[in-house]
Amino acid sequence: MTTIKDIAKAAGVSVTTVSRALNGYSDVSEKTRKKIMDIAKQLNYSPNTLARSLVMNKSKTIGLLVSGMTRSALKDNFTFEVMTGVNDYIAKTDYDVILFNTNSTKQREKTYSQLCRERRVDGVILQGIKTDDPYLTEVVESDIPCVLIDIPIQSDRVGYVTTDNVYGAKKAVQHLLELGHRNIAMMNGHDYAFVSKQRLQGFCEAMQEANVPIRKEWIVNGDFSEEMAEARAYELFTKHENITAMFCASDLMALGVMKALKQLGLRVPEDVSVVGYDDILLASYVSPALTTIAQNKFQMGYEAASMLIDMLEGNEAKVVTLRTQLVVRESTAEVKKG
Amino acid sequence: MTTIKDIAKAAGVSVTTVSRALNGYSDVSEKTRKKIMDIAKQLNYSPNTLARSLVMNKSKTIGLLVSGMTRSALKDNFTFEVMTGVNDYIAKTDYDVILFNTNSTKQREKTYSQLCRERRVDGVILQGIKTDDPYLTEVVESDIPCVLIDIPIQSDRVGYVTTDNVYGAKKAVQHLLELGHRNIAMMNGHDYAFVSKQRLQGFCEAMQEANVPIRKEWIVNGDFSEEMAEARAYELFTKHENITAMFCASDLMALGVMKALKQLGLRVPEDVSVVGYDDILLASYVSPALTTIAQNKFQMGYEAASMLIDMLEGNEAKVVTLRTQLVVRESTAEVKKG
DNA sequence: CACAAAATCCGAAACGTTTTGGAAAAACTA
DNA sequence: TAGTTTTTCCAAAACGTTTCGGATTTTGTG
Repeated sequence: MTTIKDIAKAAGVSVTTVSRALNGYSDVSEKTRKKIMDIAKQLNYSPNTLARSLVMNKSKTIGLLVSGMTRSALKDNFTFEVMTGVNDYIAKTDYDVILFNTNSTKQREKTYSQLCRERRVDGVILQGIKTDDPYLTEVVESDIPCVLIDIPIQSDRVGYVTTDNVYGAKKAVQHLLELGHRNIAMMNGHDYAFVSKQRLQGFCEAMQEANVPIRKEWIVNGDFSEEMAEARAYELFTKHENITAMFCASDLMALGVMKALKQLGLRVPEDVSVVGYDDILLASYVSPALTTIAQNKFQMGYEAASMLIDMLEGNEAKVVTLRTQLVVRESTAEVKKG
Repeated sequence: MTTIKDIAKAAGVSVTTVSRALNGYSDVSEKTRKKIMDIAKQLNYSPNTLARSLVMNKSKTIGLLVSGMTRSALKDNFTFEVMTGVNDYIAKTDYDVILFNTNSTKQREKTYSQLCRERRVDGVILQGIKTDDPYLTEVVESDIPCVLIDIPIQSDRVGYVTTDNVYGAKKAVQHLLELGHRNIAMMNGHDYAFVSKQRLQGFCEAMQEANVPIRKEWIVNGDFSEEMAEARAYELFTKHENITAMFCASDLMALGVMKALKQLGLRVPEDVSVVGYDDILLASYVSPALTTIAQNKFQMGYEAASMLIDMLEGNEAKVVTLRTQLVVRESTAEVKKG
């Protein structure tokens, strides 16, 4: 593999000059620059980023730490869409992305900062980790720039991008209220997700503003899992037959809920209205198509990458909150007069 | 950031000894090893892989070069599933994955070997590139270990993993033949994909063995795109009303075909049977659910990673061919007697 | 022409590791 | 005890860059 030394020798100059010529410094004459460039091309030279990173003390890589790259998470391509957004932005820079996986026990032996420092990543994007994850405390303590997705923690070194979860949930519930529903249940995620808290808050606000009492026993956790949501919904709807609508904190759980309803012989939307959250690909393909709150996952990744690169260039950590959108499809309808 | 030197100073030994202690060499006494370990932990030391890679001339990273990380490719999560498989295997090793993106014009200025050599990746996994991609010729010429997905090129440094495309397609067509279909069309991908050639071959073999004539004008290319397939199918079915079944080289195209049929007032499967290929997530959710040839994309990635790591450890490049499976759902039925 | 200023170049140190080839110390052996 | 082996340690070179400080050459000025 040809190095800068080889070029220097071939061109009859010092390595310093080669380096400065290749990097476009002004203190090398056009004549020698051209000569060096030509030789570099001819020798098929490509710089060793490892060596460069070592001396410059920056690696031009960002770490992508996601937890959703598991076989079971394939159904909602949330993770992938975010990754695609990240990738899309990064592709336009001179950074590269290195994939950290947190799902394996092997990796888990290392702490967050070990992970980052070993590879000397310049910054990190974190997605899909729970609020009780030990990594999270490390993130704030660490001095490495970081942007979180859907986790509202901020410092001068860490920013985040999220969506207007409270308002999004509110819109979903208001939609149900406008359809005349009063007996509205909620399938939430779990206690270790900020979005769960926020979506619950949106739910409550909408209900309170409409003067509809909130029934605590109608709010259950489905752990963001289709199966779990199905089981919980089955229990709930057998116990409380008067529920006419359910707001779910994720589309995947909404699918589970619809399965449960089908098993119970309840029709969607005639007997029960269901609204989801996320607008995953499946939402528009299932039957009945799912009314949901759409969030632009691609853009979340894109914005996250953009913010991180900004931060690496000396700008401050920010907070980006993206808008959501109510997408009305077939799974919601006016409440039956009874 | 604490280095090996800091430890050496603190422990009163040389950097050599620290290095050898930390790496488990036998020529350091247990007493000093323990002392060094303790100090390392206390100083919160983590090794600089950049420096290590530089001197060892191996980076313990593999490059993942995919073309499917685009906004438009989100629908079939083929790419993501493969990536998940790769990630899953790599997580068990001490390698890390670095993401190369080929979709941006910026990156495209660099050649394949430039991309690889700059980051000094030890090996590469390539997925989703076309057969006329200039990268492909570089792959074989380059001396860097590589495993291809769905591209049957082999040398001592490059292996590949694929599925039994010929047999898979054959099974699909045989399924249609068994249902009594004789007027079978095919929606193929494009000429720059090996799988297209192979699936066409499987189509032809099945037809010939059943003594059913192949109508060349009934074989069209949908470019693996839903929209394109829809357009092509619309043309085809308006022109040739006697077609009773279509084999599609991808599920996504099958969806497009079904859309076209719907527009034409043709029912699936009553009027036309459709069988896809891939078994993407959507296949089981659309209505009617898609009969298709399932391939285990996760495992493809897993096997690819496994093979690559094997190669990096000195083993030979291999060829892995995974089995496919016919999944009969609702989009195929017996041909109408007429 | 002599001098100053600008342009062009270079040597050497540094980044944080690993590894080679011994040296010093400790432990055996006869 | 003297010699031999084993154990434990280390100095220095190497990996391929960048950069600091200065040296040399060219150009400009009066």
